[in-house]
Amino acid sequence: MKPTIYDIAREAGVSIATVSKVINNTGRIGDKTKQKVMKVMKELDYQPSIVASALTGKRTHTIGLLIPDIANPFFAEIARSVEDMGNELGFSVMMCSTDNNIDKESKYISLLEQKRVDGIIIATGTRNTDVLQNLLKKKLPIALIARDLPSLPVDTVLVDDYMGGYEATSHLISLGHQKISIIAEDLKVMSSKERIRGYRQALEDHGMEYDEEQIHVSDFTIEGGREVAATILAENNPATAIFACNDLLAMGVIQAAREIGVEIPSDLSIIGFDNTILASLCDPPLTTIAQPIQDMGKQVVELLVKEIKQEKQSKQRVVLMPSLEVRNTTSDNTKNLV
Amino acid sequence: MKPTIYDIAREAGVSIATVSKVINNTGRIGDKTKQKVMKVMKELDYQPSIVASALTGKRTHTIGLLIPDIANPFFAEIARSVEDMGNELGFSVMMCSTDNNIDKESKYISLLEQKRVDGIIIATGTRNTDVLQNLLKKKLPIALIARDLPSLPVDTVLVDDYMGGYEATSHLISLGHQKISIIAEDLKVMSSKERIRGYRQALEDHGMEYDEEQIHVSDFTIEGGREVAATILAENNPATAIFACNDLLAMGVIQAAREIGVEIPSDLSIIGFDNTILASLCDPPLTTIAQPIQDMGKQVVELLVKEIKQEKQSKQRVVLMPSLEVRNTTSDNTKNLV
DNA sequence: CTGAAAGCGCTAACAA
DNA sequence: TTGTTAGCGCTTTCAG
Repeated sequence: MKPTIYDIAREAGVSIATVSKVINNTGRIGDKTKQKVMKVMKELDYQPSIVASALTGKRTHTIGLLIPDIANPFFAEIARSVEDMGNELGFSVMMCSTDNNIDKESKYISLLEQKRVDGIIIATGTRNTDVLQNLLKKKLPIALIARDLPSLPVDTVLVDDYMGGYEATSHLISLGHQKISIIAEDLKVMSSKERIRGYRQALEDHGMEYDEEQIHVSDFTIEGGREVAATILAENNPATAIFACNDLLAMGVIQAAREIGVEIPSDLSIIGFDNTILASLCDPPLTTIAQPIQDMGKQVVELLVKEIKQEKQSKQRVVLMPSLEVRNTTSDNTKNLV
Repeated sequence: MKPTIYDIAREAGVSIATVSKVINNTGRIGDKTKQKVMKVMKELDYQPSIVASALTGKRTHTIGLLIPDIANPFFAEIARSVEDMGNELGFSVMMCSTDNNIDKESKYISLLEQKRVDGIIIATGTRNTDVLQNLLKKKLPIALIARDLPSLPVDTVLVDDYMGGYEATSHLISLGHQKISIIAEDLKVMSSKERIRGYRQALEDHGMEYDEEQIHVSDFTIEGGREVAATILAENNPATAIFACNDLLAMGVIQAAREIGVEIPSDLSIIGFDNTILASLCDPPLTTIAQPIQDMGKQVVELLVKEIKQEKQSKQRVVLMPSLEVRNTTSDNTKNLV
């Protein structure tokens, strides 16, 4: 079996308390004893059990990461940055793909609690405030990323979605588009609302009319974007530009356009949101609103860990700025250049 | 604080042994007591500590997943299927991106051991046999996915890389290509060797000459593919087709070609490997060799869990068949149609 | 500077 | 059917 602290103590001729002290570098131990203990630990290839130490009240050094889908490039990239920063600060991360399904979400959370994770980072977009409220009551440290719940006192890191929506729309307007559709992810979700609000504001700031009809709802899949785009393009006097609220949706829009022979960007301009790796690789390369994913991941972990270590007293909200990344899916609306 | 088994016992007026029994559904307990205990558990929102139970010798119900990079779509897709199957069988998964770095790899493994995970799934491609050998000695269940180490007695799930290399090359040959370059990931790695072997065999089976010069080595990044492709295309009499050993490399090849104005597929045919989401989205859509990722993930987890539950006596190797997915980066080598 | 001993929350004989 | 008790491996007073 795996050697325990007792094995080390015996071999080194000391007590387990002493071994524990050298492991954790606590208390004061003579240099010789210390050396000896360390030597024995090497020899026996001793690995202290984190589960045992967690039982005594110490941390598990594990955090949970709740995301809709790790296979979605946006979240995979977030996961990577979370993992890196977590690792740097001494925390492992458990991945939980919820598909934005409320049941999966609560099951995963419950599981994470049973495993006594030190904290949870949440990026799923369900409107399931209760579960979170509950977590908060239990004092389980949580932090939100790329998701906003203004009603809750939680550490949050996100991009200014309003700004992003505004920029995306302004870009399209500056290109001469008069009829701009938007495909949102979920009207209930804050980030969606904000992007739409930005869209609307941009329209109004340019003296254009905001038309509810142009607001379409889908999800966060390529297929979803394809379907909605198909109906948009099938309209009588279709929009000349579409603002897809995430890159995956935009991919779907591109596909839909291609299927019915609509040229991009000459017949239709498309702008996405996120700037995942897909945006630079797709055909044609997608103009999109970039989120500083690396930075976001880094910052949530820092916030969460401070919370875990109780080095903070107040919750925090950090809002990062998105930026327009122009590629080849947007261009002048030549149709109107009579 | 969180309620413990003692709190439940007290509230329900029974012993902790009884509570433990109802939790685990073991032994025989009266229906009334059972109901009462369950009721109290609900009321106090009791969540048994998996860490405490793990300490008594039970499993942690957690497995580690070692991959090069979760942000790489191929591995993200693998991770998703592993997570799903794991979840189904009652295991959480801890993600570990190693960047194929030997140090990170051993650090992560050591960490996983300290956290007492029940098993580890390995998809990283380092030639670090020692660490694995060590794991094996310690009887820690491990399983390999998309990676082959024929010298070790380990459960393994992979695609027939030889076959894949053969098919990719045959496809190119059937299109009339006479000079086909191959960009491999790492000559030391088994899967790379096999793909090259398949490439060579296809060449020879069609009476073509195998030329060492056409073997190029890179890594698993777009940038890597771009660089190597650039040098290939800069040659005097460059290849008319490139077999990139993974989709990311292929993306790089596409970029390199575009940069110097080489048309795809008319001037240059490209075939990838993996069939990640990128292949269908890139420009132009990539012809590639598809790996049955879902199935692979599902099967490794099943193997690993059987190993963990000690329901197997012998190690197993399951080899799945890859399949050619023709898209738009390959076409007749018109140059030779004098 | 070092060790004895009391837990941490739960499981698993073994009794009753 | 239910309860007593001895651990699991480690941390942490508190003595020595």
